[in-house]
Order: sequence, then C-alpha cells, then structure tokens
Amino acid sequence: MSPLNKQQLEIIRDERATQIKQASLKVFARYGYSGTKTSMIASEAGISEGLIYRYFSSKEELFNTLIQELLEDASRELENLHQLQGSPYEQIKAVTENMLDEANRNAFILIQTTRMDEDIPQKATENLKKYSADTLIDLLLPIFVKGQESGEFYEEDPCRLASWYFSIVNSICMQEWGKEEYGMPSVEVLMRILKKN
Amino acid sequence: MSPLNKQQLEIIRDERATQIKQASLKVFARYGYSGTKTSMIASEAGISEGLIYRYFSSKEELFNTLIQELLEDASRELENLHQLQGSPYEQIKAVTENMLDEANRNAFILIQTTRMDEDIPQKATENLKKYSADTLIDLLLPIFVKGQESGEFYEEDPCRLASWYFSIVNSICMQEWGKEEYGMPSVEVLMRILKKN
Amino acid sequence: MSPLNKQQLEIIRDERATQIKQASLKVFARYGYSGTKTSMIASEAGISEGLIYRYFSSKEELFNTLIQELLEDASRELENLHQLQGSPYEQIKAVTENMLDEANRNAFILIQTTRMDEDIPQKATENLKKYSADTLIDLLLPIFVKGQESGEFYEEDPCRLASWYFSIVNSICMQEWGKEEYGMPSVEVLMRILKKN
Amino acid sequence: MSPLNKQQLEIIRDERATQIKQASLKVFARYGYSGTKTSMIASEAGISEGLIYRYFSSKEELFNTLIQELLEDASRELENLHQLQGSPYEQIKAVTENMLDEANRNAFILIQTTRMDEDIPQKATENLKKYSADTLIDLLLPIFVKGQESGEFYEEDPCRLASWYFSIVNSICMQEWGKEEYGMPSVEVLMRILKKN
DNA sequence: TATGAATGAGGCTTCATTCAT
DNA sequence: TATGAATGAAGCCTCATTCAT
Repeated sequence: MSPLNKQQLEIIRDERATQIKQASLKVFARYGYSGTKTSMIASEAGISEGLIYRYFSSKEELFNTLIQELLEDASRELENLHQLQGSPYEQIKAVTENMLDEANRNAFILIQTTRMDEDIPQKATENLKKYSADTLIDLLLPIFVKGQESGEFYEEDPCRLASWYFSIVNSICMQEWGKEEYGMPSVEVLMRILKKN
Repeated sequence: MSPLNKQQLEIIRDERATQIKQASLKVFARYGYSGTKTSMIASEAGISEGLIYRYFSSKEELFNTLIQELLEDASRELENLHQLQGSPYEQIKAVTENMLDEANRNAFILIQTTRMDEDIPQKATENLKKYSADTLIDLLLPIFVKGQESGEFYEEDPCRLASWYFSIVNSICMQEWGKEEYGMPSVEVLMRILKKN
Repeated sequence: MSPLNKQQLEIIRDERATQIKQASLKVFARYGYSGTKTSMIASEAGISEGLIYRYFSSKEELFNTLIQELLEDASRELENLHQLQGSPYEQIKAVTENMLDEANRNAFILIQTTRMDEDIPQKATENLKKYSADTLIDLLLPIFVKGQESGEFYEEDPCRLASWYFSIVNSICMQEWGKEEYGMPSVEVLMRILKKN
Repeated sequence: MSPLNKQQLEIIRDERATQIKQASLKVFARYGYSGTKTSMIASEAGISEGLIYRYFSSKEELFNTLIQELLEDASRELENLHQLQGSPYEQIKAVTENMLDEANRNAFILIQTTRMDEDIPQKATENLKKYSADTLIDLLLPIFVKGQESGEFYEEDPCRLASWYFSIVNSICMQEWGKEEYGMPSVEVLMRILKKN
C-alpha cells in the first residue's frame, strides 16, 4: 500500500482524537475524574493504552480538552437561541428541553461533576468559569424580561430569576433518572417556577 | 502516673472516631470517593494517616460507615416530621428549609455524589438503596395529599409531584452555592412547583 | 515498526512469569513468606516492583502458585520412580539422592518452611496437605516391603519405617549445609536406618 | 501501700522480663521472626504492647536475648552430660531423648528457624555461631570414641559421625510431629545410624 | 501509527516504637 | 510501672506514563 499523504493522516488523527474524546466523555461522566483509569478510556475507545498519549499529552490534558470543547459546543449552541420562535414561555421551554435532552446528558453531567469535584485539573476549572452559566443567562435575559413585561413570568429581578431557574435545570440534568420511578420532572412543572398561574 | 481508665479511653476512642468521620465527610463530599486520599482525611482531621486504621479497617469501611450513619441520621430526623405544625405549605417549607440548611449540606452532597459515582464501595450503594428518597416521600405523602385536598397544591399524582419536588430540592442541595451571584434559589421560588397561584 | 505479534507477546509473558517465580523461590526459601519483601523479589528478578503485579495479583498469589507448581513438579517426578532399577536398597538410595540434590534444595526448603510457618496463606497450606509426603510414601511402599522380604531392610511396620525415613531425609534437606564442617550426612549413613547390617 | 523497695522492684522486673521472653519464645517459634508482631507477644504475655519496651529496647533485642539465653541454657545443660551413666549407647540415647523432649521443642525450633531464616538480626546469627552444634559435639566426642573402641558404634571419623548424627536429630526436632501419622522417629531407629548391628 | 510490557511515583495499609496519662 | 493511643517509616499495590518493538 502506498503511504498515506499528509491530509489523509491528519484525518486519521482527527478521527482517533474524536474517538478518544467520546470514549472518555462517557467514562469520565460515569466514574469521575479520579475514578477513571486511562485503561478504561482505552478499552472504551477500543484502542491500546499507550495510544492515548499520541493524541493527548496526559489524562489531565485530555480532560481539559474535553471540558473546553464541551463548553465551546454549548456556547455555540446558545448563540442560535436568539432565533428562537414563539412566546418567551415557548422559547425558555425549548432551551430547557434542549438542556435536558438525553443526547447532551453526558456533557452536562461531566461539566457539573467538574464544578463540584475539586480533584480536577485547575485549567478545567478556569475554563468552567469563563464559560459559566452567566453566558447562558446573559443571552437569555432579554427573553425573561419580555416574559415579565407580557405578564407571563413572575415579576422579580430577572437576573436572579434566570440564574435560579437555570441552576435548577442544571441540577436536574445531573441526576441519574433512569432508575427513578417517575423519571425526570416534566418541563411544564419546572416552568411553574417562572410562570404566573 | 496511673493509666487512663476504661471509660476515659472509650471517650477518647469515640471522640477520635467522630473526628475522623467529620473530617472525612468534609473531604469525601468535596473530592469524591476516589479523589479523596487517606492523607487528606488525616490532614483534615489533624492526625496521622496510620491512626485512621485504629478506628476503621479501611478507607472503604470508613466510607460505608459514614454513609450508613448519615442515612440513619437523616432517617431519624424524618421520623420527627409527623409532628410538624401548620398548613401543608408550611410543613413542606419547613422540610425543604431543613434539607437546604448549611449544616446538612455535606451529608446531602456526599449521599448524592455517592448515588452518581459508580466507583464506590458496593455496600454503600446498597445502603443508599435501602434508605433511599422513597422513605422521605412515603412519610410526606399525606401532607401532599392534604395540600391538594385543600386546594393549596397542584392536582396531579401526589407521588409523582412529591418525587419530582424532592428530586429538585435534592439536586439543588448538591450545588456549590457560595460563589454564585444569587446564591441558592429561595424556598418560596421552589415551592411554586407545588403551590397553585 | 509493527508491534509484536500475539505469539511473541505470550513468550515474553511466560518468560517473565518464570523469571519472577524463580526469583521468588530463591527469596522465599531464604527469608520465609513474611520475611520476603516484594522489593526483594523484584530486585532478585531484576525488574521493577510494579511489574510483579502484571503477572501475579498479589504476593500471596505468587506464593501460592509457586508452592503449587513445586508440588506438582515433585509429584510428577515421583511418578517416574516406578521404573527405577536395582535392588530395593539401590532404589531408595536413588530416591534419597534425588531429594538431597542441590538442584531441588530451594523447593524442598520452601515447602518445608511453609509446613512450619503458620503465617502463610491458607491456600498454600491446603495444597501442601493434598500433595503431602504420604503420596511419596504410598508410591515407595512396595520397595520397602520387597526390601524387608529380601532381608535387606529392618523388619517393622513398613509404613512407619518409610514415613520415618523420609521425615528424616526431608528434615535434612532443609538445613543449610554449606557452612557445616562435614556437610550433609552421606546417603549411606542415612540408610543405616533401613538396612540390616 | 508502702512503695516497694529496690529489691522487690528488681524481682518484679525479672518476672516480667521472663514472662515476656517465654511468651515471645512461643510466638517466635510458631510464626518466625518477621511473622511475629509485637502485639502477638504482648497478647500472649497478657501485657500491653508498650510494656515490652520497658524491658527490651526493641523486638530485635528481645529476639537476640532470647536466642542467647536459650543457647546458654542448652550449653549449661550439656555440661552435665559428663556425669551421664551407662554405656556410650545409653548415654547418647539419653542426650537424644533430651533433645527430642517436648519441653525443649520450642527452643530447638526457634534456634533452628533462626539458623535458616536470614531475615533475622545479625547478632542472633553471631550468637548461633558461637554456641553452635560444635560445642555439643566437642563435649560428646569422648563418648563416641569410647563407643567405637568398645565396638558398639560404627568405625569412622568420630567427629563426622557425631556431627552428622546431631544434625539429623536437630532436623527432626524441628518438625511438626503432632499431625504426622507415625509421629517422630523413635530414638532406637535413629541410633541405628551409630550402632553396629 | 499502534501495541502492551515496563517503570516508578504515589496511594492504602501495617506495625514497631514512642508518648501522654 | 503500666496502658493503649498516636506516630511514621516501610511494605504492598495501582496506575499514569514511557518505551521497545
């Protein structure tokens, strides 16, 4: 076989890196940073232990990269929120549903775990601060204000209302709901926090 | 000089055990089971690492004991809830405030962390199952029903309502609130989930 | 460069395991189970301490494996004894010489030490019982009986005679003879225990 | 109560020291030097762990003292052997029986274990050399010579004969005989090594 | 690039020894 | 003198990381 050219190699590199990041997301979310062994990541990714180190210089760097990319993804998705249609209630509902969506669970869990667990690389913590919930709230604040103006939402400091509301959604996102009898609270129930009547 | 008598020694032993349990509660809650090193516990308790093992046969046993005692304490406190005074709203408010109280935070965080972290002694997990949130809900269900009968609370399956409500309170309990701009959501806001109007 | 193939890896693994077992035989025989530190084994084997644990799950398992294999080897060698040539005297002499042979010393010492030392993994003790001296004696009993019938050996309970004789050989085997002035008793002298005149 | 006077105190000291030495003899003989924990000695002696250190500066010193005293005792007993009555055969028989006597077993086992186990204080090893089997043999050599002159014993280098004979008796002494089917070899059988016909 | 054997720092645990009482 | 709680060095073991192939 002829050797791969530079571009092909780069594609392979990217694929491998993505494969490792996906595997480690799964394992970190489940076992936490210290509870996750590089062997678990390798085995989840179906590669050898040593190979991780061709793509990431350490477990810590892998973790940092992962967190940072998750935050960037989240942040990027938020940018699209402006274009949301419907009433403030419907807009917040859409955001909430998106946050609670199964597909985003691991990322949220990981981010949240990271927030709580101090036994993690400092750089990850710094990233968290940078992309913290405030960004989300800043973006959504106008919707809250509009909701209050139209009388749909409770009247109180909109910053606080938004901050509290997303703290709660965030917290809920982290739970293991699979085994619970009634599953995750419905979005409608959650939104009673915001919605008058 | 004469040696300490049996009773004095027992007091010392009890004190030390308590000291170690308190220190480890703090550290386990903050760093998780695997993130917590025995050296951290020792240093938090102000003792040598070896001393831990005169009181607990292993890090795991210490953890199990801790979880079990926290659950027993929680369970014992719940037994007192029957005697709560006031309207259903006021009663649930009291329970919620108790759960969110700073003094109980570490315990809640630890229990919650344990629920999620798979990298944890099995015995602790079993204990968690035994004393799980269901107990709390079973005890409080009558209050919810009364609240619905009196028209104070939303009308829907009271089990689900209670389950969801306490899941949310539980989740909130786990967060680090110290640094957040608006702190923890107020109980009144939370209770909008339950309270009509 | 391509990685090693499966077969090559298995060869390496076998070699390492053997290397570790040989080193530990030497050290265990010399210092006893508790007197042997994993660092001594590693250093004797010329490897790092951690590597031991890729081949054996613990010091105890290494010890058990070692004992079991030595017993199996010994047992296998005994099966060949039937084919011994010569008079009963010559046959027992051959067996005795084999037992006292330098090459088998460490194994005998280890087994014997294990028999006496109570501070030893239970599984090893159980193995010892299974493969105990009785097997040897059962196999050789016919030779003793023939020796008595031909008038070569003393006439007494052949079981007891055999049992005592091999107890003595066993005991002798365990001694450090290197430094003693006259070395190990000669086989001829030992066999006076058996041989009339 | 009036304080004890100096002499009484010294008696108590001696008693305690003896108590500790007896207990440690039992435990060292059973578990070996490294397998013996100071807690085992304390518990066997019925005293607290710390007390050992008022009488012996370390586990090592206790062990050395023990070995040395055992050797001195043995040596002292040997001095009485001159006065033994009877034929050389009867005299050696008496010595052998004394060595194999149950009451002396622990001491012999300990000394023998010490001989083999390198994981022991060096001073003990030195003591062993000083009081080694040679002393015994030197004392008994005349008896062997007389036995050969009278035609009772085999004719060969009497030093070697004695050395080998007592090596064998020594080795036998160390075995655990309690569980063996036929027990320890009888003295008569052993003495066939020496006795013509 | 890919593998997995090998290393070694660091964690958990034991236990000889010290120390407050 | 006697006790047993406390210490800390050292042992067993794990696992992130390196390296030979």
